Amino acid sequence: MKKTVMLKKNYEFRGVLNKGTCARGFLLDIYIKKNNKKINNLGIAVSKKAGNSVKRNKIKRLIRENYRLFEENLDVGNSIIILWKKKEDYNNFNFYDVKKEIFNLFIKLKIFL
RNA sequence: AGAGCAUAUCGAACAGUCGCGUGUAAAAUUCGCAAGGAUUUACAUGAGGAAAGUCCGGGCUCCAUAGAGCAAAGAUGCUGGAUAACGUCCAGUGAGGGUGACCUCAAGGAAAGUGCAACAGAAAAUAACAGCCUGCUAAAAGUUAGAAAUUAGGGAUUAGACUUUAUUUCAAAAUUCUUAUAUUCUAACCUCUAAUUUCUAACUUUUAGUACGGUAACGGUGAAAAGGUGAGGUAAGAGCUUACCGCUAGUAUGGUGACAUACUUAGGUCAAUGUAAACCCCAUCUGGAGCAACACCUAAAAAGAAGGCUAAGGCUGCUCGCCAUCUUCUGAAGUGGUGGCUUGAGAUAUAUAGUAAUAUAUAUUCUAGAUAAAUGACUGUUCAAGACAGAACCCGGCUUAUAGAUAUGCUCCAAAA
RNA sequence: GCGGGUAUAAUUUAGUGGUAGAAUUCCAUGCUUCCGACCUGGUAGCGAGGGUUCGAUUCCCUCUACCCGCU
Repeated sequence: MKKTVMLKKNYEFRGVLNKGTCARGFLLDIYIKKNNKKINNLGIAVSKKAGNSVKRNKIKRLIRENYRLFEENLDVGNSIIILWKKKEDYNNFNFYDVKKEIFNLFIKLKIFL
């Protein structure tokens, strides 16, 4: 099992967000663009208005954990960015809500094998 | 039992499965021009009391080695101690608050100087004004006393008048005459009373002026009005005097000291309000920037052009001293890597010294180090049902947020004995 | 992470120890056949909490929100 490679730089994010396709849900937005590698890249962004650093960290961890669970079933060669919507409060949702949301959005984008 | 106060500690726990960062070890594979990195396995380890705010202090790095003097700017401000240092801590003093345990306080100087004090109020400060009092001058009024004059009234005396009045007597009546008394009138003089006027003297009151007169209680406003109360005193007043209280200074005693206590010690010049978190004065202290500092590696982390060289730069001004080439413009990068990075004013325990903060000694121990940034998810059990909240160079504090839990000591109230 | 700054009416902005001013907006009235423009009048405010002071928008402290910079 390979480690997930994260998107880091600003230009990478900009490329995906401008030119990729997107799917929008209640909690999350997911952007996807094809890269010419054999790996999937993941980027997560949570705005500062979602809460303090504890809440933001927890949201990131939830998303990362869910992505990890889905990763083996995904098509290869995409860079994926998951955005947390600003206004949603973390306390109203738990792990399973996020899981459902991500599952639905991935089906929309048709990246399952 | 209830309501509190202070100090200290903890701040979810346990088990299983999957996953993440770092370190060590092992083997290979792989990416990159390179420096270096990535992947897999095993073991170990992995976030707080505030990690937060960035409010102080220090280490560390660079700026010259961080220097000297004056100024400027800034900070602190009861005393003693602790500390590497501090605006922190401990122990005290004083002031204020609380029934109390206890809590709070940027708590030097207003007699070095400047400023400000709205409205109201006479006045917001060397005082003036109104008022009160005194003296003098002028005017007015009143009272008292005296003198004079006038008028009125009463009384006494003297003189005169009445025949026109009345009464009485006589008489038949009338008339006339006479006498007496009283009354009335007039005049003079004396006396008394009252009123008025004038003059003089004294006193009182009022008004005006005046004295650089005395006074600062009264002026009721204001946040604030010049020690307070009683008695005396005075032309009026006032610490003017006195008693008590307060205040200041001195002396003595105690304390390292802030300060406290005592005094049949002195002081009424006890006149000079508040504000210094207004400027300021005094004392003490402070060079600047910050790990995105800075150093190194790689072909590179840039460079190029122009100008100046005893004038410019090095946080501000001046003087000295030191260093070094410096300044300006254009352009590029901001898509590389490693170190700095965790053994430190460390942590725990015990002993000793000290009221304590803390210090010393001994023993044990190594306990995150990331770089888009690691602690999560699921299942089960327990209870108080999980608050505030995430290291980013490191320490000492402060401040702010915080569900609750535990321990120790103490206070108030109630009840019982 | 480190450093710096700002907060005044719905908006833009003066102001300063003595109770806050202007413009635009909004509301009402007038003018007009009606609207607009214009005239007259009015409403609405010192980010929050403490302290100093007789009295803070102003001075001091703490917090909150927002903005800017970093080779």
